[in-house]
Amino acid sequence: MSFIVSKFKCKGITFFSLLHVTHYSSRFSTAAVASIEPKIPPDFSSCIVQDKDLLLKSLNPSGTGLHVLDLVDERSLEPHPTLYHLLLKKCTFLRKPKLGKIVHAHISNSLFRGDVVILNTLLNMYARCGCLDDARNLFDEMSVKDMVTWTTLITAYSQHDRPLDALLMFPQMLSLGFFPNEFTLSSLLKASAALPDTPQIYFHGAQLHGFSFKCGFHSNVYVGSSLLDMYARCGCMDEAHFVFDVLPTKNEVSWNALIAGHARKGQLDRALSLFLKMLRQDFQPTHFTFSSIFGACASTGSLEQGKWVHAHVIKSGGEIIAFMGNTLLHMYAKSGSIQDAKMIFDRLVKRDLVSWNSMLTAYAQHGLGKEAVQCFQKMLNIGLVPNDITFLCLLTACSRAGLLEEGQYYFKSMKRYNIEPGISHYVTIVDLLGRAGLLNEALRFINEMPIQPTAAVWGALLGACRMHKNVEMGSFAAERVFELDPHDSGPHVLLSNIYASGNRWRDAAKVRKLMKESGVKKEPACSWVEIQNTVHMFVASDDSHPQMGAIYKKWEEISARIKEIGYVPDTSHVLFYMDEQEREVKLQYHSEKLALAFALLNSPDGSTIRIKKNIRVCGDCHSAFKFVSKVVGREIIVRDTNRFHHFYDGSCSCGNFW
DNA sequence: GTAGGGTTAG
Repeated sequence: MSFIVSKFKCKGITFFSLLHVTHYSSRFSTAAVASIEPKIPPDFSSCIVQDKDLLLKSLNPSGTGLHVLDLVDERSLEPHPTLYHLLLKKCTFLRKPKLGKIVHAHISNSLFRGDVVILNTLLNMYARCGCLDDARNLFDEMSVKDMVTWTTLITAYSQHDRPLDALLMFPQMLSLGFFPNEFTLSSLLKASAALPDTPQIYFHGAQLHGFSFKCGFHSNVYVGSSLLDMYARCGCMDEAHFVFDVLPTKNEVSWNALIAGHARKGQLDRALSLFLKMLRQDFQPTHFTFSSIFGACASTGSLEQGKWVHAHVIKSGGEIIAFMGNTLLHMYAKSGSIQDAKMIFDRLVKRDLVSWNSMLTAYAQHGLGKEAVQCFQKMLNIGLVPNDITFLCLLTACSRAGLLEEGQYYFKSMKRYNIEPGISHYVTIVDLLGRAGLLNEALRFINEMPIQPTAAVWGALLGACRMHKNVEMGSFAAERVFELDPHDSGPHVLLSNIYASGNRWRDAAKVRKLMKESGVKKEPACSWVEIQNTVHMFVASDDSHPQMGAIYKKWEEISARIKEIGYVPDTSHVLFYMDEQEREVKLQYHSEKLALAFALLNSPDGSTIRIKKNIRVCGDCHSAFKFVSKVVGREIIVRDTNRFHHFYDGSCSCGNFW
């Protein structure tokens, strides 16, 4: 009997051959194979190699090697199971489940139709190719299963965003007498960590922790890393550290999971100190490590720290691949350096859709609508297909830059790409129309929407009413927001501002009363500025800073200078009723003004001042900052929750759209 | 034959 593919060992090395003839094992050679089966073409006979891929390649240099099955059928040969394994591996690697189905059909007609190891490999092929229905059907059909069968399907669900399906299999497998191993537990833990909310993660995760501990799996590096990741995703960093500390063997994945946990919580300092500790213990940071840290720098707007970590990437000589590069680009954009973001984009080794979307977002955040439109066109020209996020970024960019016609055009063009606009797209269009002052059109647009408008949709209209001082429509929009989301402080403040700007103080007081009654608390506004690696934070009317006397004095001096060139305080931005003079005093001590005065006192002349704020910059501060940039001849960059404002020589990059 | 960590919007 000849086998078409086989595996054999010679002098301790594993070889793969087309033929295996038992009595020839001691004098095996290429020539010998050919002489036993002379009808086999010469390129087949020379296929004694160490590398499985090379073997399949030589069977069919340009394809998968699948045609060897035709040969098997033609000659009525009995394939060795290694052939099936190799072919299935190849289909998995190439992500070609259709070819895998051909192998499946062949297996079903062979002696191995009930072989659990081969069927597990087949199951894994379907799972890795994302054919979960095929995998499930095969699983259900398998009369003999083992623990690997169960683990393979659990992993399939866990890796394809079906955590509940994965977790549900665990009690079933136990009740049928299959005992899990470390592979099963790490997949189950990954599934629990992907559940939609923290209590659910903790509920399932902690039980799996107990199970792992009882079986001694918790000291396995895979199980340990999944465990600490699970705790980190619940925000339980103490538990995550505990799991990490007791893990006997750590690797870069365990480190990365811990660093990512802190990074997600915005704890940049802790993420960075772990990064340094990791380096000191001779673990090599990976793209995962850098990606997490850049993400944390982006969310905290920490440009200096981000640059420092970027220098590490450069020093380590690694290429800037898309995954890490996208986060790096995002970090530069969100920390206020659009030039650096563009530079990273240009230098990316391979750009994917996320890279383009991130660049569009960068332009949107900086109010560069025309650049975003050009970027989108370039993306289409190279043949990339946009997705829903692409349009969201593009529409946001149009809205922020006041590109009304372009925004409407691109919104309509979404259907051409088979993308159904989601609620976020509708919000952006309401924003676009509203900012442009087309309040009636915005309202009509909302009424004609095919999906139910949410609080965000009405909130966008409310914001536009604030901008264009439309009290009636503003209060109508606010009512709708309060019905849908009664606990958000933002709309309450907006409505109160709308009333205040129309001098309707009684109505403003009513809003305040409503806030009090429904327990809605306004987030305290704060601004922060970094001077010489120290972050200084300010809240309105703050007097806790040691330099406060000098700061107040500085602002009074600046305030007098900007009034000389035309600044008029806009007191409608004060929430409460008080007389005009009191309101002006209140305005003077908004946190961003204190931060600016502090920065002017403590940074070199001519240097750029970067201020961050936890809520949107107030209209009066926005106006004042324009004048300040002219008077002191410096660039001031303010990052608020929405976007960046680059103040320079008396104007702002946002063109008063924000 | 089966396993863990990272990206864009809001």
